[in-house]
Amino acid sequence: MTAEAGRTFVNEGDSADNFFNITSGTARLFKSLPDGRRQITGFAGRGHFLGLAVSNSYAFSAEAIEPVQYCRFSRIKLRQMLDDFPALEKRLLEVASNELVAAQEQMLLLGRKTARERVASFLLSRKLETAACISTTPHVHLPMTRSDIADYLGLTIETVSRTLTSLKADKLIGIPHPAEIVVLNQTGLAAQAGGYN
Amino acid sequence: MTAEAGRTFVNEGDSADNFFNITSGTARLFKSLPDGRRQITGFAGRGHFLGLAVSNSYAFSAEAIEPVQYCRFSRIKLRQMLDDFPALEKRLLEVASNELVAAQEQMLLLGRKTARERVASFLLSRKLETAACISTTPHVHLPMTRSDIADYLGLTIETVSRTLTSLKADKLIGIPHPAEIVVLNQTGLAAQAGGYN
DNA sequence: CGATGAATTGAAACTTGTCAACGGCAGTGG
DNA sequence: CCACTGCCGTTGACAAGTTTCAATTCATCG
Repeated sequence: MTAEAGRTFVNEGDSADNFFNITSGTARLFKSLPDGRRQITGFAGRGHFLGLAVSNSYAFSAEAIEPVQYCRFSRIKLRQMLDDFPALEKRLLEVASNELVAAQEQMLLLGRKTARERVASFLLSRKLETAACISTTPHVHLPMTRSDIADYLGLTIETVSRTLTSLKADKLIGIPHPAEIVVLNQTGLAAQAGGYN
Repeated sequence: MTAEAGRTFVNEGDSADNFFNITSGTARLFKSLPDGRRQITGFAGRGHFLGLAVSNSYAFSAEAIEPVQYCRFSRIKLRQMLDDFPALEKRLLEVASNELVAAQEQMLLLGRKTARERVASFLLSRKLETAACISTTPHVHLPMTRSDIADYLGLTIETVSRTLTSLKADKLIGIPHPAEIVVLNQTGLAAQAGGYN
């Protein structure tokens, strides 16, 4: 199946009938408050599983940033597969554990890091992810908008923009294009990120 | 096994050799930054599983707030048990999924809610947890200090204290004792919590 | 080339944090 | 039995980081 950019294919609160596996593209996962405030809990790329929710309804929404291709299984089908292939269950547990660790790291970021530390941490984690595909490029590609970054880091667009500008002024990064960041000084950037990453 | 109050029985970064199941008491789970800033990612009570980390080292620390009793299994023993009882794997996946949903809710709180909304949300979720034991009491017991609450909500002790005082002034809660809160107006409190909870 | 939405930049306002003082309660020891 | 001590929680005044509001610039695309 495929979802064009901007398309919401999982809706917070809807009956959790399906289970997804993203095969290409990027999606934002988020929760919303009644007044429209939004918290992006993560970005899901190639290989990401969605819909682990145990309860009857999804706890988050998912929206394509870039065109997303995915496989969709009904919950019933998933149960069948779990019974047929016990290894899958092990794999899912592993995936869930990894996400839990990532979520805890993000809680630390949201609860205790400054704006500068958040943005630096974000760039570094993105760089790691990019490096997994292309070996060691200093380039980081940001498929999401500033608004997405802000909602992921618990900041406003303006603060994200100002912070990037400031990091650029300090020669830690370059910004050839809003969606393209170059890490000029990885060590220096890491020093601004607060933690060890 | 047992851990007296204040005892750290899981240390962030240590080799993740063991797996825990808490049988009584309450522990705080947290991550720290090099300069001492701390984010409590959750409070673990009776029945809680600890140590799901897939990597070789714990991603968080755990410290007893009240005296804690727990069962401890080596990772090897856990693997054995998982092989012998496939149902356990299903259960763990369920547990991990639940924690993931809770973590996402907490990210929303940390990234997008105001201090007042955070404290109100915290009291309500605590009340739910208390209600699970004792039926419908308006009383909420807080075994943790203000410092713990602050580090859980991404605030300072002072802000937590002020906010509680303010909620009391608005007749939404009563504070007979620092560790004992009475919810006087649940609906009103929920309205201050931002979300649906 | 003009239009539209995204990103940047500036100034002012506000929420929360910081620093400091005070009060209360518990445990200790004279 | 009562001062003493230390920790925890509360309160106040002020500072600071981030948000809000507004204007401008920049990219993309028909």
